[in-house]
Amino acid sequence: MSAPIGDGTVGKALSVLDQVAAFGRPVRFVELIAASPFPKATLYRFVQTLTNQGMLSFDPDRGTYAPGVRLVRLAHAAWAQSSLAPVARPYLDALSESLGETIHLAQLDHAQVLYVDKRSAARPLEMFSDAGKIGPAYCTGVGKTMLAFMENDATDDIVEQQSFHRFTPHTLTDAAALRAELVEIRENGYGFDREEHEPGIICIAVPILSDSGRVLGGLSVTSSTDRTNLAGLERLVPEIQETAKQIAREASAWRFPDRVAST
Amino acid sequence: MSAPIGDGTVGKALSVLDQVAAFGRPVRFVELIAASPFPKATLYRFVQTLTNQGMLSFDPDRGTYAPGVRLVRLAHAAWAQSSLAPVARPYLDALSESLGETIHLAQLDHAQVLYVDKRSAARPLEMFSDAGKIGPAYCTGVGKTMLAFMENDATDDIVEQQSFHRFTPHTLTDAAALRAELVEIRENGYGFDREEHEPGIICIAVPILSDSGRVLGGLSVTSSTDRTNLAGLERLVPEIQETAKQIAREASAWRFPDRVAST
DNA sequence: GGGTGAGTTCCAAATAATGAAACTCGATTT
DNA sequence: AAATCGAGTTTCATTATTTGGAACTCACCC
Repeated sequence: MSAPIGDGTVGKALSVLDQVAAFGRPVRFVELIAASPFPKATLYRFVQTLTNQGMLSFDPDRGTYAPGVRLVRLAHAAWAQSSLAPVARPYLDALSESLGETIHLAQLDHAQVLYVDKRSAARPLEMFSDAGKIGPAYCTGVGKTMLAFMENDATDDIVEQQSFHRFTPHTLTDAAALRAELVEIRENGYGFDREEHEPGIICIAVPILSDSGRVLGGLSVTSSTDRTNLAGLERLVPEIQETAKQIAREASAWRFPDRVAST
Repeated sequence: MSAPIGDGTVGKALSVLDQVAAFGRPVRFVELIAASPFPKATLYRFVQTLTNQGMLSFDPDRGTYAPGVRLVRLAHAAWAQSSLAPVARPYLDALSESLGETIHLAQLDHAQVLYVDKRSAARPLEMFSDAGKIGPAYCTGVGKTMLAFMENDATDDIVEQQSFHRFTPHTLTDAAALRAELVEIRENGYGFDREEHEPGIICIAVPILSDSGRVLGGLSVTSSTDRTNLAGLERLVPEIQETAKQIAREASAWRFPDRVAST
């Protein structure tokens, strides 16, 4: 009921794709085999297949594999259709303008937080180098807030998959502490990151919920202890929640012209 | 030797992923089945598997599928590692600054041109909405130029896959015309788009080649007939070629710290 | 309340995946 | 120059997975 790889041949092949992506650099076949549960011939065939398919790219000069450009094309479609980013863009711009702080738009990918868009106070955003980044769910504002508003079964699944690595003295390091905080977040309607991931960095996050109450994503405003404190961030809640509501409303309308305006 | 789907179960599953992406909007199961070579039960299982894997996302409110957010995460890795974009960024910035024209950085994905980065004279670039876009190979400057510098076998394969749809009166509409132009481009070292894709839009493109002569990508400068002409673009060739060389050199060095600076 | 069609499950037959072992080939070592 | 080594590649009998026609569920409409 929670197979680590599973889903037959396709799932196995995709796990190889993840493995290559996780290396963060072009990787040789030997390096993959060393960290792979698959026997040599099997892994070899997976890698061949994925390369044929353009999901991996092979550098013949070096004999290395890296995630392939076909993924970029597919991600373009994913980003445009499945993420909140295109719909949320104008609202993020407005919120960023108004607050002058860094804001993140995130969604859940498995048990991890995936950032799909960002507005940085300082520099303009950097394409794929920002979107597509992942973070832990248990020690980020958006992560905890999205978890808090999911169905209990789904939450439990994800909570169990967290690593609870201690990043700072404030990191929550066990499931019980996390669960307790999730209850609190659900009651308040918003969650904090109290320097749990990085010292000096605090954030406040609200969920983006569909009409039916499903978690579509999360929206957060990040700042530092130099510049403000939790109470200061809390004062921004109404404005952030309003933005989240607008995004949710737009997303419901936009995702489906249902009947395209006619007849 | 050029299986349209092939590669066993994994290839079939990925073709379904492409199909969903191609719709450009969330899609119902019935719509997929209507355009699918697979029988209902088979397609159903593929879609289930891909959804489990996060490669597709299912909207339970609407009963629709769309490309999933896992792709965004994978694409982040692909873009960072496999594309020229991160390496090329500063050079594109400089070239854009110097020329004040729109420039594109592209690579080949199957038989199509995939844009991995862009600098627009006018507005700042828009994340995934620019990167990840695709275009036809036979009627764009970068497309033809990349083709011209590939190995003959590979070129032939790709030429055969072109649709040769006529976009403008200047579009090359058959393989023979394209092949003739490829020869010319290879001799000159650069290629034009002579309003072949869009009326009034012209461009000049150079290849980005590895030490061993492999085509890594293409770099183009686009303008309009209002502002300049082919001869005007041609005058930019030295500067563009210099940028392409710098990107190639950097890519060779960067892709592999070979032995990481130590020992 | 019967009909329709989207979505889902079943299961025997057909097919594809598996992986130990053997092989190739270039680069070291003896 | 021969032997060794190790990365990468292929083989093939065995095994497990995929396949898809058909039957089923369920909600909705007439």
